[in-house]
Amino acid sequence: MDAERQLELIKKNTVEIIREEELLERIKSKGSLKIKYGVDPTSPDIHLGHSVVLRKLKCFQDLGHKVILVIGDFTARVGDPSGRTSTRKPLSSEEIKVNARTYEEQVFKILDPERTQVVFNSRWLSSLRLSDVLKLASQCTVARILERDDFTKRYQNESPIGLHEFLYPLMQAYDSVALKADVEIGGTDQKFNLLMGRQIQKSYAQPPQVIITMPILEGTDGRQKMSKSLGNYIGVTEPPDQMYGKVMSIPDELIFKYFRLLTPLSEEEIALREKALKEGKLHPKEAKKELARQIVTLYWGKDSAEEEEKRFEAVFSRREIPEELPCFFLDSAKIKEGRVWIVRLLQLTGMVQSRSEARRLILQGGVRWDGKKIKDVNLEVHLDDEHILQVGKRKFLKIIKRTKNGQ
RNA sequence: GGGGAGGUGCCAGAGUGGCCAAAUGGGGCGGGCUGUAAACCCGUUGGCGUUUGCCUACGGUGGUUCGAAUCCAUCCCUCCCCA
Repeated sequence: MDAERQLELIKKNTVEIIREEELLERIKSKGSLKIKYGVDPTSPDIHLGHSVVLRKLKCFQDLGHKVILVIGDFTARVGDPSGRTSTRKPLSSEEIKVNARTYEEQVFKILDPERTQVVFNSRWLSSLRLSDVLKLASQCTVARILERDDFTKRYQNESPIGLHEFLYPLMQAYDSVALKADVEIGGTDQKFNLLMGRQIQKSYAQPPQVIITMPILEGTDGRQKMSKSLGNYIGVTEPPDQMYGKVMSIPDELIFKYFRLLTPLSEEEIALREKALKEGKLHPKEAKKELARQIVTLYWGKDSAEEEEKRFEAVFSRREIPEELPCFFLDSAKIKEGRVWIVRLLQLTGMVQSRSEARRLILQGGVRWDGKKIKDVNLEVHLDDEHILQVGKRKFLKIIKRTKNGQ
């Protein structure tokens, strides 16, 4: 494909490309480029937020370029200070290994393994000597580092900043040097780090990498950046029912951002829906259902997506109890004369953390037994064969009595 | 090296001898409204006990006191200013 057409595809949905003409030039002169993407192995689950960048990488792969996935096993000792309000505690090398492996598995839900090289940055960073580090550190001024408002904020809040945290952007930049990256991609929150890579490559007499920033995806809360630690994420390996349900719970304002960044629909198709919604011809719920279907299809296939849609309609639109439920096998030793105290049952099944919580839930009308709301905290429920325990609107559990032989 | 300010529940932050399981806000959870959306409203948010009860908790340890998150001693940690 010619370079101009490639650029057009690459440019779609990006926030910024620095600099576009350099990218064009390099595609023309080199043909196949090395695209670097760094991940931090601190939280091992890839979610839709990461997928925004990963999908762009896939786009590069489809155009014949090569992706280098840098697992920041060494940089994780510091922890990216981007957006942080406190120093991150370092992970053990065991944890990092496990997380890194999970990453490798999960990214291939999106990326093409044939065109992906996975590297660990400890390979070159761990062997640097202090003199090398000094040389690297001398390429950047304190003023420049302090431009980052996450540092400024922390400083103003009088919260501690470790000196080593200043080195994070430099280490990431050095990765680009070690890999001779042509392009580095990341979220807009990574702009500082990405630019640093450019600058440092120049001081090591390399042609500076082109940097591409992608929009940050808000999580299901609609406010904050999708992240595991905030609990507002949708993981790419989550079961289809969870995935579908979570997509349905995003605020309306995000529907089209999600469509653009997470689905294969073309801009024309998306714009069509957006217009219909504005004119009141398309109900936002319907738009969202299509979105959920598209996303689930991507990770679990069309059949699962359709199945989940039916399930969703039944459970949430018609308030029916779903057909297939997770089961809990209750040991018959825990049952006295075929009865169990409801509070105890909630605790045994792990649906609540404590008995107090179970009591609270019942008093607030959040617990149902076989579809009937429980009002009495002291209730002892009958247990023969199967029953359905429900907490809140979404959590169901099938309770099955198990005899001693485990039947 | 010298001087000063602090460490409170998931987070932010009040409280400075009993009325403190600890104000208030955020977040979480449940309910209502709906489109399982957002916004909004109500409730709830340490554990155990079916009421009034007990246990654990305000950085660690020890002490004063009938009684301490609050006072004293000591240790640990953080921040700021000056050098």
